[in-house]
Amino acid sequence: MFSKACEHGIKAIIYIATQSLQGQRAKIGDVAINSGSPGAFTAKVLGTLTKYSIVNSYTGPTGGFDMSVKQMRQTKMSDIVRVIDGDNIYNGCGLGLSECNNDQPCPMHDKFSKVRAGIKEMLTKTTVYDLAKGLQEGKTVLIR
Amino acid sequence: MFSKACEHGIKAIIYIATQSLQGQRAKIGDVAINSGSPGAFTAKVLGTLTKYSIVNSYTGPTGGFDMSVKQMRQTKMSDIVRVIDGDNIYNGCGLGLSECNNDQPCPMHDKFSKVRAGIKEMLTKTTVYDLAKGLQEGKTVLIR
DNA sequence: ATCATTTAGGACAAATTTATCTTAAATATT
DNA sequence: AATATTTAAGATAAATTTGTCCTAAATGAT
Repeated sequence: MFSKACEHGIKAIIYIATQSLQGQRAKIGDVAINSGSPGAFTAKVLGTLTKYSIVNSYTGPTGGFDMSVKQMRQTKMSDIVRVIDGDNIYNGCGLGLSECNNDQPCPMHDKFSKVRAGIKEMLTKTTVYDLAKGLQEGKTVLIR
Repeated sequence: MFSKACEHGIKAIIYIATQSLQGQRAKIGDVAINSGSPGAFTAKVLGTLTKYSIVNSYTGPTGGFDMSVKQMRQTKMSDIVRVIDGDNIYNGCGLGLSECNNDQPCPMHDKFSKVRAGIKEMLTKTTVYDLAKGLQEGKTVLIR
C-alpha cells in the first residue's frame, strides 16, 4: 500500500509528535530506536518532510526534530503520503494504465474508484495529532 | 496497490477470458500486444496462475491460454491477487509492523482495517467473468 | 518421423527501492 | 575560538522487483 519510505516516515512523525507533546526534541537515533526504522534512511525521509514544513529540524547539540501542536493538527496523513509517495494512490489506475477515467476506464476502474475514495477519505480525516495521542495514551504501538 | 506482476497478470487474464468467450485460445504474443504488458514477464505470471488452475495453458501449435466459463465465474480478483502478491494486502499492517491486531494495534490499525475490508470485499465480489464481459462489450479498455 | 510453433523455466540483466556510509554544514556549549 | 553534537546531502551498496533472453519440453501439422 505505502512504500517503506512512507511507512518509516509516518512512524517517525508519530514518534516525534509524541515527544513534542512532552516538550522534547527527538534526535534521529531516538527516532530510529523508538519507531523501529533504519536511522539513515528515515533521516532522508524526514529531510523531505522538513522541506515541506511538516516537521522542523535543528542542527547542533540540543538539535533534532519537533512539531508544533498546530503542525500536528494541520498535517493529515494524506499530506505525508502525498509528499513521500506522490499522488498515485489517489489518482493512479489500479491496473497501471497511464490514464484511466470514467470516459475510458480500465476494467477495474469503477470498483477501484470507490475503494480509493475510501482510502483518501480515511487519510484526509486522520491527523498526526490524532495518531500521536493514541500512541501517547498507550493505546497503540510503533514496534512489534 | 498491486505489484506490476499482478497488474500484468490481471490484464492478461481479462484479455484471455474475452478471447475464450469467443472460443479462441490466446498466445502470449497476442496477450502482450492486447493487454499492453511485457510478454516474457507476463508469461511467467501466467505460469503461476496456470499452476493454480486459474487459467489453462497448452504447448505446441494451436496452443496458448484459455479459461472455461466456469473458471471465469469461479475466479475472483482476490484469488488472482493472493496468488501473485500474497495476502499481505488483506492481512498486513499498514505501517509494516511484523504483527498488528486489535490487541496491540499500530497507530493506523483501526482506520486501516476498515479500508482493507473494503478492498477485500471489492476483490472478492468481482469475478473474471464480470470484468471480461465489460471489456467484451467495449465498456472498458486494457490499453492507454 | 520431421518440423514448426508454443509454453516452461532457468539464467541473466536492468531498474527501482531500500538502506548505509561519509563528509559537510550548522550550532549550542565551553 | 575550539569542540562536540546534530542534521543535510551526496555517494555508494544491497535487496527487491521488473523485465529479457535462451534452451528445453510439449505437441499439432505435414
